[in-house]
Amino acid sequence: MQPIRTRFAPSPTGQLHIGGVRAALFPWLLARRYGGSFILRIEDTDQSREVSGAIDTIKDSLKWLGLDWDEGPDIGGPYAPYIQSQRRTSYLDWANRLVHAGRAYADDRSTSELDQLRLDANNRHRPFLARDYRPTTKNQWQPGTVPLRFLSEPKAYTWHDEIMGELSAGADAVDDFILIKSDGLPTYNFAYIIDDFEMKISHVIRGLEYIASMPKYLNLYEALELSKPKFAHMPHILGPEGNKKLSKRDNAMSVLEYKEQGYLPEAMINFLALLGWNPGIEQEIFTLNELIEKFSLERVGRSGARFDERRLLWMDGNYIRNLPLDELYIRSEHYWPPEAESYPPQYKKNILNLVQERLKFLGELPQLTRFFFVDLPIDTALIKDNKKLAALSSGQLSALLNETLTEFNSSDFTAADLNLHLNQLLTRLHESPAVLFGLIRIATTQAPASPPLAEYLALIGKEKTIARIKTQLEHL
RNA sequence: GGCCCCUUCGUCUAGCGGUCCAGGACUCCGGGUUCUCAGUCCGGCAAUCGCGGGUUCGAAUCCCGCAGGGGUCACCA
Repeated sequence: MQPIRTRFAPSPTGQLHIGGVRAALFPWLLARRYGGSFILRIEDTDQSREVSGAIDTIKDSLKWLGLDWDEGPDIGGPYAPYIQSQRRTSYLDWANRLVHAGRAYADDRSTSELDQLRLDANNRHRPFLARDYRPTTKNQWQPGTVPLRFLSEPKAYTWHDEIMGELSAGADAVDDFILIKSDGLPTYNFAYIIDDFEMKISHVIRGLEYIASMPKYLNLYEALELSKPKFAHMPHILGPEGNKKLSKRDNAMSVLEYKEQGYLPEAMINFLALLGWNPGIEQEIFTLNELIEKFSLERVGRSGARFDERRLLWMDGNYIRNLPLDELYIRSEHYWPPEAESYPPQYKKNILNLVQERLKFLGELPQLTRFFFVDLPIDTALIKDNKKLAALSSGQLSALLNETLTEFNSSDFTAADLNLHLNQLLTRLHESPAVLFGLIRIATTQAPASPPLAEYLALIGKEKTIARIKTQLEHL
């Protein structure tokens, strides 16, 4: 069996978004599954669409996700270069073979001329086929002047797709198309075929938008007399509401934005792998190795899958909860609120220990932990919006807090001892936890949510706790 | 419009002729967890398998039509 060689071949036209990641993930998984190679190739033959810095962005995205490549523009490889604009002599070489074989011709018609033909065909409700309008005069082709067009030999095709199964199309799907543009660079339709052949790619895995062009490609392969790789066309990832293909317009879809929000790459990979693929068992959480071990193109679904961010959120929280504390601490480094800067690592680890199970993504850290580092301003709405506390007079509330102050005075402020005192208070005052604990929580955090009372008070310490309760007392 | 593909709970999906009056997960709802939020545990709602015909003793599963959705018809990828 031929070695498995797959590739991800993006155009450097901007951010790598969710759909793009999956276009990299599946070929990567396949290559890793069979001990093959994963190649990164940059398809930059349309210079007008190129965005500077896009190549780095794409590489950063892949690196963050852990999708490493064995050959590519930065690290080279046996079939370098891996940037299409640097491979033009190769394309020209193959193009000339086609010219000599009589399977390609110079097309010196203007775009407006072609547009007119298209329009005419359209008006007659007939599909426009370039091969029905071949120019009558044969011109010598000079690269870099006019485009070179493939001369097709139309016929029906049936072929196998590793994901979609048996596919077929009639001869009408085969047409003459541009191989080399007037600027001397190849179109995607020509370049990928040459590159994949020269780079010995075994599986072409890409989006289903290319299915419609397959008959043309098959015809070209024959004209070129090249062996074909296996093809696998993936269904699209659809946007959150419509059935439309997920696009950059569905905001926050750039992978790097998820990184900034503090999503874990392993959660992202797990989530994306299960979007459109599943191993047929009821397991939902997979390590990267399990994914590699189980992945197969046959089990990729044929219909589009909607991107559901809530599921991603759940999965990310799941991964965060299962991280060892020290690991979580390292991952959290850039997500603390600014006030945390001066605090020692151990204090932050203790805090993480308390908030870990309520974190869904690291970006939530500031809102969950600010009160550990700074005295938040008194928020009177907290008491006002609490049904049970709002029913009490400020005198009653003050009495409760003063009793708390006395009780805490004799505590050593370990969580266990704090709990002891808290329970004594409860029985002594004949008060319910909902009222007493709720009040103390508000007084000591000024935040809408927090970890269990005794535990975070132990961390904040006696001094701050007392001070905050006193401040609250002044505002009742 | 032509050609091609797709169609199971709101969402991701399992299912490849009988074990499915359809299973899991997310979401949502109810309850437990001394207070909040989250988590967790328990329980619940939710698909007559797009529709209509066949084939078969028997169909979500096979066949044919239809409908809906998507893709594609560039010197973009």
